[in-house]
Amino acid sequence: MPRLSSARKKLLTEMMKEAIYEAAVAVLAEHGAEGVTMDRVAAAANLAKGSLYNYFRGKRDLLQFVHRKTVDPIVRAVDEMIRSDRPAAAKLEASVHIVFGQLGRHRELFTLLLESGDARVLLEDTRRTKREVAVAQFAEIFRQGIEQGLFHSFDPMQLAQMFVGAMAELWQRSLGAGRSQSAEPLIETLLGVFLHGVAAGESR
Amino acid sequence: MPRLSSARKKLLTEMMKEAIYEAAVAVLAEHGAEGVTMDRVAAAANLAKGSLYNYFRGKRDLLQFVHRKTVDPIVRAVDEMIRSDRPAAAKLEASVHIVFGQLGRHRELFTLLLESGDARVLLEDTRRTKREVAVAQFAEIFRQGIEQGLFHSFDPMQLAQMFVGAMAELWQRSLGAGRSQSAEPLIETLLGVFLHGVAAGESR
Amino acid sequence: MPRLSSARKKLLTEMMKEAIYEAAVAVLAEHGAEGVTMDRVAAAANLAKGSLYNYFRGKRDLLQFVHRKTVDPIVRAVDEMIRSDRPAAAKLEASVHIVFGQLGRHRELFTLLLESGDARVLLEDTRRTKREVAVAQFAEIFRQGIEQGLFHSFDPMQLAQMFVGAMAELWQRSLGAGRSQSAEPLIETLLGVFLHGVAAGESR
Amino acid sequence: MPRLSSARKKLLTEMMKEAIYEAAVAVLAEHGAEGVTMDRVAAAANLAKGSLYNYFRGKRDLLQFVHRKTVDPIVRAVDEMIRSDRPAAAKLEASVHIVFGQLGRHRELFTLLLESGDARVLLEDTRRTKREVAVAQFAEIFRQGIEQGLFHSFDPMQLAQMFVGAMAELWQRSLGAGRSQSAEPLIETLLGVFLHGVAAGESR
DNA sequence: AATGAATGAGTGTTCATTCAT
DNA sequence: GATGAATGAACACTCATTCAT
Repeated sequence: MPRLSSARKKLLTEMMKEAIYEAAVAVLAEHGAEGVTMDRVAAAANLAKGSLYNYFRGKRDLLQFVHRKTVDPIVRAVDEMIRSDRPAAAKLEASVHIVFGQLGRHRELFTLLLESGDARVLLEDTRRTKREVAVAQFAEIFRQGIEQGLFHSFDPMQLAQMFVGAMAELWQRSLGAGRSQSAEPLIETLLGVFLHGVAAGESR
Repeated sequence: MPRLSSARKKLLTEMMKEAIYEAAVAVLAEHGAEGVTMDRVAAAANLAKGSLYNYFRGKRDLLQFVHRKTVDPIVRAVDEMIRSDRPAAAKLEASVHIVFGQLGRHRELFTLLLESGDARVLLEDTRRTKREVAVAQFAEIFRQGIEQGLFHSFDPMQLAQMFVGAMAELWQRSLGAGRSQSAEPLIETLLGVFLHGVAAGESR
Repeated sequence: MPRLSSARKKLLTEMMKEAIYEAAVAVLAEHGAEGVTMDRVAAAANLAKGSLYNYFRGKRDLLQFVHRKTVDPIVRAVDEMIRSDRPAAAKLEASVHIVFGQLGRHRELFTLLLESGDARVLLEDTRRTKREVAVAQFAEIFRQGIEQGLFHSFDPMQLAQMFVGAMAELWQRSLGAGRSQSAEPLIETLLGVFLHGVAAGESR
Repeated sequence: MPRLSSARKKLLTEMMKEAIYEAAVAVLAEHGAEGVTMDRVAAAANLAKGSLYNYFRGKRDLLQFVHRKTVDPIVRAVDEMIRSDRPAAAKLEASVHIVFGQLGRHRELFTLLLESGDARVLLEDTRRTKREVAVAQFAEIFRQGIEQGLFHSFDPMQLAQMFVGAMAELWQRSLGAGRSQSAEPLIETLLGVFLHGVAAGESR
C-alpha cells in the first residue's frame, strides 16, 4: 500500500513540476527572461506563490529545471549522433537538423533562454550555458573531421564557436520570419558555406 | 539672442549627456550591468539623481544612449569601408578588423552590455537594431562580392547573418580568454572558413 | 465500551503529545528557538505537519506545553519543600538547590527557551506566570522566615522578587560559562548575600 | 552658502531620524520587540517604507539606533558616578537612583528592550546587551567597595549579576503596579538587603 | 536647471494554518 | 485521526521615478 501511495505521490509531484514548468515557460514567453518572477509564475500556474516552494527550492532551482528540460533532449540527441559512426560532415548535417528541429518546438522559449544573461546569473552552478554545451559538442564533431582528414586543421573549438554563432543567428532571424517557414534552405546554405566557403573560382 | 542662447543650451545639454555617459560607463565597469542603478550613475556623475531625468527620459533612454555611443563609430567606419573601392573579400577582411579593433577598446563595457540580461531587456530594441545594422552592412559586402562574381550566389542576407553570428560568438568567447590575447588568429580563421570552407580535398 | 475507548483515546493522545514534546525539544536543541517551525517539529516527530494540530491548537499552544513540561517539576518540588518543617533559611537554601539542580538538567532547552525573543513572545503569558509562581513560592518562604522572627520584616513579596531576579540572572550568566561548572559557589554567595549582606564591619 | 545648506540638511536628517526613532519606540510599545517590522515603523512614522532606508541602512541599523538612544544616557550617568569620589555604598545607592529614574522615562520601551532576545540577534555587533553593560558597571562599584574594605570579598562580577537581576525584576514588577507609584521604598529595601542581608539577630 | 527625499510597487522567500482526501 | 499540498499574509529590502523646493 505505501508503495502505491508513494508512487502516486511521486507522479503527482512530477505533474505539478511539469505544470509549473509550463507556467514558467509561458511567463518567459510573455515577459522575457528578466520578467520571470515567482509571482508571475505562480499566477500563470494558478497557484499560490508559496506553493512553488513546495516543488522548487527557489527561483534558481526552478530556472535550472526549465533550463535542463529544454536543453537535455537536444544535447542527448546530438551526443548520440556524435558517437555514431559516420563521416564528420554527415554528423554536422545531422546535428544541425536535430538542433533546428528541436528548437522549432520551443520557439519563443529558446529565443529568450539562449540570449539571457539572467540565466547566466541564476544558473551559475550549471555554469555551462546551453551555448557552451553546444559549442563543445560541435567542437567534437570538427575534431573528428580533422582527425579523419576530412577537414582542414583549424582549431576545432573556434570552428565550433563560429558555427554555433552562425547557427544561432540564423535561427533567431528565422523566428522573426513566418513561423512555419522551412529551415531547410537555411541549413543547406549554412553547411555549404562552412564546408566549402563562399569564394568562387579555383579556391584555396 | 534666443538663437545664441538656444545654441548654448544645446551645447551644455550635450556636455551633460556626455558626462552622464561617462559616469554610466564607469558604473558599468565597476558594478557590472546588473549593478547599474540611477543612484550610482548620478553619484558617479556628481549629480543629483533627479537631474538625470532632465537629460534622459529614463533608465532605458540612458542605456540606449550609452549603447549607441559605443556602436556608432563602428557602424560608421564599416559604412565607409563598404563604400570604398576594393574587392569584396578585402572589404570583408577590413571590416572584421574594424569591428574587432573597436570592440577591443571597449572590452569591459561591451562585455557587460552584451552579457547582462538586464541591459538586454532594456536595450532589446536598440540591440536588435544594432545587429540588424551590422547584418545589413555585411550583407551589402556579400552582395557586392556576388555581383563581382567573386562569391557564389548565396542569399547575401543569410550569409551576413551567419557571418555576424559567427563573429559575435567569437568575440564574446575571446573576452573570456586572456585580455591581451590577439584577435588576429581568430580573424584569420573566420575569414578562411567563410571564404574557402573547412572541407579538405579537391572540394567543390 | 465508550468508557474504555475514551480512556484509551486519552492515553494515546497523551502519548502523542509526549512524542511531539520530545520532537520539539530536539528541534529546539538543534536549530535554536528561532528555528522551531511546525515543519521541523513534525518531521522530528515523524508526523505530518497537519497532525500537530490535532494535539495542539497552534504553535503557541505547543510551546507552552513544552515550557510547562520543564517547569512544573521544579515548581512541585519547591512547593513540597515549602510545606516541610524546617527553618526558613534552610528552606531557602534547599529551594535554590532544587531550582539550580533541575535547571541543570535542561540547560540547552532553558537557554533557548529563555533567551529567544521568539519564544518570549509566544510564551509571554506562561513565562510571566511561571516567574510569578516562583516569586510567590519564595515569598512564602520569606514570609515564614519573618513570622518565625528569623528575617527582618521586609515586604516578603519584594524580597522574593529580588531573590528570584538575582537567581535568574545568575543562572543565565552561568549558562554562558563552562557547561560543567559547578553552581555551588554561586549558590553560596547568593544565600550569603541575601542573608547577611555585603557590608563589612559591625553592620546593622 | 553651501555650509548653511549642508547644516540645514544635517539638521533635517537628524530630525527625521528622531521621528523614526519615536515611531519605532511606539511600535515597540504596541507590538513588542518581535512586532517591530519596517512596515509598521514606516506607518507609525507616516512615511513610505522605502523612506526608512534613506535614514537607516536596514532594520539592524535602526534598532541599534534605538538601542543606543535609550541606553547611552544611563550608561554615561552611571559611569560618571563610578568615577566620582565617594564610598562604594553611596555610589551603589546613587546608581540605583539613576537607573530607576531614567527607566521611568521609558517605561514600556525598556520593558521590551531589556528582555528581548530579538535585540540580541539584531544587535549582534553591539553584542553587549544593556544588561551586560549594567552588570559590568555595577561590578566595578562592588570591586571598589571590596578594595576599600567596605564590602566582603565576594566575586564582584557575581554580586553585580545578582544586583542587576534583582533590580531588573523589581523594576519590572513595579511596572505592573501603578505607574506613578514611587520607587523609593523599593530602592531602600534593595539596598538594605544587599548591604546587610535579611537575617535578623547578631548575624554573621 | 538642480536637488534628493519620498514614494510604492515589486522582489524572493518563509511559515503558521487550513482543508480536501 | 492522519496527511501534506495549498494558501496567503508577512518579511526585509531595492530602485526607477516623481516632485516640492
